[in-house]
Amino acid sequence: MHPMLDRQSIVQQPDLVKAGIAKKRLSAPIDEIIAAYEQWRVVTTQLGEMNAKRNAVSKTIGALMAQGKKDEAETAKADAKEISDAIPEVEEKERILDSKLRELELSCPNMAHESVPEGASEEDNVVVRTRGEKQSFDFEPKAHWDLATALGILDFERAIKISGSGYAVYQGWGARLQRALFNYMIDLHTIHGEYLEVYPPYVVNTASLLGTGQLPKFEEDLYRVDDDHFLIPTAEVPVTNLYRDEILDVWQLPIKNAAFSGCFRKEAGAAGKDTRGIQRMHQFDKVELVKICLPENSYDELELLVTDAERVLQSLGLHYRVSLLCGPEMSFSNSKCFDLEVWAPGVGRYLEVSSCSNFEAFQARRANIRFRRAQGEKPEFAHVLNGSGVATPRLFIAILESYQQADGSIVIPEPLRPYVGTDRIEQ
RNA sequence: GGAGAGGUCGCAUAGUGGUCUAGUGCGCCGCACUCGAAAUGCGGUGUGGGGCAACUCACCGAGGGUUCGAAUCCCUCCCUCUCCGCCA
Repeated sequence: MHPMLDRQSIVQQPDLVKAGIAKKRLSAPIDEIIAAYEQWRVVTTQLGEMNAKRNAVSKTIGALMAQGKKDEAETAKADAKEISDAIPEVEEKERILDSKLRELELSCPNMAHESVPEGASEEDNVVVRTRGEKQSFDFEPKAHWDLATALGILDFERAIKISGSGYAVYQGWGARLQRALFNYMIDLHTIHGEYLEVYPPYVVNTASLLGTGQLPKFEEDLYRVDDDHFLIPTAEVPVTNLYRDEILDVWQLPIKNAAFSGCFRKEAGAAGKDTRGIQRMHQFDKVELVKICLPENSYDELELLVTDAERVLQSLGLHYRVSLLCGPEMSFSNSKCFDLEVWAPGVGRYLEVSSCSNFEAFQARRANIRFRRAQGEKPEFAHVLNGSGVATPRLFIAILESYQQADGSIVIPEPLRPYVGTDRIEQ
């Protein structure tokens, strides 16, 4: 396991690190880390010296035995035992300091990049561009829950019966539209784009969740399956962790993966707000894009990632905006993040359908994802990025509400028609 | 789920308590030989930590234990393979 932020940076430029974290209005135990590291270094050096001494004496015992010098061997044994007996105590000290240091480091959020705007709340996010036009209606546009119920394509009541709130049953053309969206998006990214399609497991172990930063801090958001297994909250977890503990060849970079998967989130604390219909679900599906790249390219790759996600919305003729999040709106693990929000005329709001983030080396350190520039060179941590391309329930909402007609039918956007198999969903 | 076999430095293998701080082959890098290449020979070739450095420590699936000393012995767990059972 490696430091989550570079130890050298923390020790040498603690103020810079603190400032980067403070921009997110988060705090980190930087001074404690420095102190713990200092202590740990002393003890680890001491332990190394003791081990060296023991190894040396033990080696002479072997030699003495071979020469038949039994008495001398016995004397040496006594010496060695004395040293060996003293080791566990120091070992224990080292172990405690090491786990303390690791705990402190794991609790440390990533720093915000210098290009991230200062701010306090959502209000301070910067809209970098807006694309497409808000649809104009010569009637009052309905919300998706009304549209979908009337069309019989979503069944909320029976979803509650079989599972509870926060789940939906898609049926008929609704199920088909949803399935069409996955296929459409995956094709867009893999056939027309340069991503490799990946279909990951929905259950991952704790090591994977530590790797991408969901654990140890955010366990309350996750569904636990057993001691060591959780349902994935996003395909980001399994897909990023594909490369955990690997040293990649430089020619493999950038790695670009596109993964369809179900996602499972407890959404603890989010109940009640903006949850009507299928805006916020415990189970939803999305296509996730993950990139592993060279550190010097990661911010260019981030821009491209945003563009790749935007292509979904653009090609479907939807109105959306791209926002650069200010510090406090960013998540624990990322350095810079753009949100894509699609306009939903029925609910009258922009809905977040993608967060495209650069994690720099934060996830790579946790998950130990490295690359080598050339043979014989030291491995370096890669930069890791991800973003949805795009999340379905909200995309589904946007399509229903944007393409609704006065009679309650839904016109399917042109590029989606071959996938859905109709140009209109009606009663 | 049951029985058996096994997890060793990129790959393949050796190693069953003390020249193993892991041998050998292949691969890879360098050098030599060559007009050039092949072949051959010689040398090198893991990761992480501490130290200005020389150097040193840890790591043989993971974690414990026995011992002066563990890849090697013991315990627990994980994983792989073969066979059986079950089953999309």
